[in-house]
Amino acid sequence: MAVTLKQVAKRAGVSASAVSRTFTQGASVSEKTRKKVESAAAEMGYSPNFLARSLTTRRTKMIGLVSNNFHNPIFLEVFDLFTRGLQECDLRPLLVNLTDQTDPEASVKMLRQYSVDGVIVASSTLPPSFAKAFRDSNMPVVHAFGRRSSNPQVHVVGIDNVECGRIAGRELARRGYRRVGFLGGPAIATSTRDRFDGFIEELTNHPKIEVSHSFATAYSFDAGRSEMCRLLAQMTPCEAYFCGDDVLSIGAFLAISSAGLSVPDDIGLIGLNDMEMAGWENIALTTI
Amino acid sequence: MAVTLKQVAKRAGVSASAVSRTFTQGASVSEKTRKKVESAAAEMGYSPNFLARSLTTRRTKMIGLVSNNFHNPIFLEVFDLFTRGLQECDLRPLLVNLTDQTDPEASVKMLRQYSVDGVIVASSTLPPSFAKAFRDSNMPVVHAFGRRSSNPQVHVVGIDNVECGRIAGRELARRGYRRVGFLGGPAIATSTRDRFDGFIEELTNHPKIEVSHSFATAYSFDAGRSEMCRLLAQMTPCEAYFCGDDVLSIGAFLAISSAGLSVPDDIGLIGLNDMEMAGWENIALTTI
DNA sequence: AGTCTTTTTGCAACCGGTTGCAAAAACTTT
DNA sequence: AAAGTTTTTGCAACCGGTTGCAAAAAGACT
Repeated sequence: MAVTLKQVAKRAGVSASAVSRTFTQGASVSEKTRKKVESAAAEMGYSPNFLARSLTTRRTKMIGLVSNNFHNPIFLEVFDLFTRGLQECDLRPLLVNLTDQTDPEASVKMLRQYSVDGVIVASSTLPPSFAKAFRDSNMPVVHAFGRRSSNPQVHVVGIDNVECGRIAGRELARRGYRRVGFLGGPAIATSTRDRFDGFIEELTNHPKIEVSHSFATAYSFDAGRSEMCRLLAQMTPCEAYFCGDDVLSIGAFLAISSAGLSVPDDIGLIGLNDMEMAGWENIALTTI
Repeated sequence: MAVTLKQVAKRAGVSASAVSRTFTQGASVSEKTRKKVESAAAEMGYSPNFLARSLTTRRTKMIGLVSNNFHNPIFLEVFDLFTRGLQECDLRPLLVNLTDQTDPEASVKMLRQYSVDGVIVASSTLPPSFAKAFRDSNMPVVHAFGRRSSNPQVHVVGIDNVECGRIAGRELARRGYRRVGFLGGPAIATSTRDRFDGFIEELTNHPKIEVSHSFATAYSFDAGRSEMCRLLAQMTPCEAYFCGDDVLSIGAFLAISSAGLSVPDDIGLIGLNDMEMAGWENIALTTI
């Protein structure tokens, strides 16, 4: 159906190699034949088939983008940024939606069958072993939002969650709160654990401050909202909370304001991620 | 690097065709050789290369998923649903982020080069001609959230925007509002136009009702919020608004409540899309 | 004009599979 | 056991490109 290299070659009166070469960076073609080929190609609307090409070059320019975070709105920003970044490098994201399928095996196999050049695992709730499975199958991997692990083979990019916890702890202490809480994401997520650890670590320097903690069931507005509702219904809610991320903190914010209380006058909140929404004037959360 | 069909063939002591056939649905292979091949393949960890296969079968099982809506949170739900739906059909989404690049040409070319089996254009702000460009290049296309057009070649799936507008108009009239407004998305978006048209059409049946309209700059929380702020600052805000979609209505909701007013006591709001967030108890918007 | 370099070109093999076709093997019949 | 049928098999060509290599063409230098 589509125009092939051979047809162009015939039309331009040159060999197939000549056509191939005009479409390959830095190949040796004279100006004269290049012109011939280019005009023939233009007339016929030819452009090389990437998949056929990939067979010999062993580069597909496709990157597997694997994620299980299709309910955390921050990830729309993440997908936007990632896909744009990839496109700028002339790479194409092949999206894989994990949907609570925690076994990497199927995804690994599939992405191998499509010969992707690399994989981005974008998730803070998957263990390092998940990303490692791709590496074990010889694909370059970046684990975005993952935890730095002892395994040197997987690149991890993300924030220093432990340090974030420390910063939050320090800031709440500085502002003079005496009873603070950690409102984390799912307790299994490495990001939650690390932020929690940093938070606790910092606050041991301030023995007078009373610290409690609880975990939301997911990183989502609604989980943050309902967890905060639960906390507010308790006898002694804290004076301020460090929320595991901005989505939770916005959920918590809504819970607090619809309980007739004010942030930050009645209850302090500190979020994390600096998502777009946190910056709006009528929310204006403190965020890291 | 990866194991190839030939290596498996040699190991199993059969021809390449035999191996190929055991991995092709409904091909003729005896039980005996199938077993031999399967065990050899398992030992070597072989699985067929989809791209090489696609060269002859002319099916890549990849679907271009093209969108420019990376700021409207409803689209995270959309991406979730779409990718899952595709995966259930054993198809892979190749994601294309348009980023205010309104010319289809580059995307068409790129997706042709990757030989996708089809394209989904997921956007209500792109014109029918955009989707048509793919069709003109011989790819099956579905335009999700697009406007039904006279062009029969492009499948359009989505809601009946005009009817939505009518419903909203009817409902506001039924509730007895006398001054109502349309708070739409970007004025160029077909979805906005259609909803607006339906809304106006319905309200001409109620000549006593005063109707005004304005458009937000985008389908986003913030656009809804700031547009509503602007409206509230005017001398005579309406008694109720039909918002172009839930994202706008939630933005508007925030603007109204942080102005110290209440929904629906002071100002009525009606949204559209039934997004997850609209259902939370402390928002509880009326939505279509 | 003749020799030596450098550049451009086409041939042919290959990337990893699929598939039409005819021969081989396995069953059925008589 | 021979003949007829059906199933299974391997050969070889092909999908749409790339690339090493040696030959051809072009340019540089005496």
